[in-house]
Amino acid sequence: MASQMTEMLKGTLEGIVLAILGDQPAYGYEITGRLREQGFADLAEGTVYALLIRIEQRGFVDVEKVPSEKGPPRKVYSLNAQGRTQLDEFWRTWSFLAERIGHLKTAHAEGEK
Amino acid sequence: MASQMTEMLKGTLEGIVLAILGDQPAYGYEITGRLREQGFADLAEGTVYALLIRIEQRGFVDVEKVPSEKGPPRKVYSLNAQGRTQLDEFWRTWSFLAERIGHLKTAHAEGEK
DNA sequence: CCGACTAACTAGTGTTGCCAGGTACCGCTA
DNA sequence: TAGCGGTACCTGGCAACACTAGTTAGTCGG
Repeated sequence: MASQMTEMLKGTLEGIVLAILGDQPAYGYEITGRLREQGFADLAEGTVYALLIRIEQRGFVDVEKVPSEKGPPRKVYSLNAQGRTQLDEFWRTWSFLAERIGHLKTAHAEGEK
Repeated sequence: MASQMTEMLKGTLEGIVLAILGDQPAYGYEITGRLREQGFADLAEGTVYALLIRIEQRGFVDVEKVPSEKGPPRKVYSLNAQGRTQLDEFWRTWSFLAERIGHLKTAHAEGEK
């Protein structure tokens, strides 16, 4: 059974990761772990890696290989100028959608009075 | 170039339509028109019809054919008990996601101070 | 008859997240 | 030294979903 969340993440997950990278650079394994801690428990590891490759190919991030004490070298991603533009666009789209859906929700609440 | 909105609607559009039907019954052409008025200007008509068929097959709505004064008969959809359950589930999932992303946004705003 | 509006439907396409693996590096322990 | 767990990254195939670009059909006015 496909969870609601799976479908809802389509389109938003990219923005979420861009927002994380906008705060500070990070690498894939780290991002997956953080998201899982923050409630996205079922997030598939492969999903994050695929997404990172995608946003790299679109030129939203810069990549640097950094050796790790334990394990293979990390690929640290950092948001560049184009990525920041994309992130702003994400916030605009998200705000619009959230506002629209917010209206529906209050209408829903009104109806329950 | 696929718009951000297109991808973001995946998963949420179903909830939006369920919410509309939760308020009062409606038919496809009407729903498409209303959504377009409310800012989803680029929403494809076919998308709504496909979605309605989907939620009908999943048993979330009841259908009634009602003759129209002008044009072919309308298929009026109304939310049933199972649909209301699904709608509640949507609100839960949405609330969680919106809250999580809200955190990222404030973190973003903090960083801009 | 023809265009415009209403109203519903469909086949094919692209994007996206998930599944279920695999590879590789390191340290610890039996 | 062989195995195991943790770290870290990647891949091929699949399913769901919205969009494209149409088609069909009913009603009305010019």
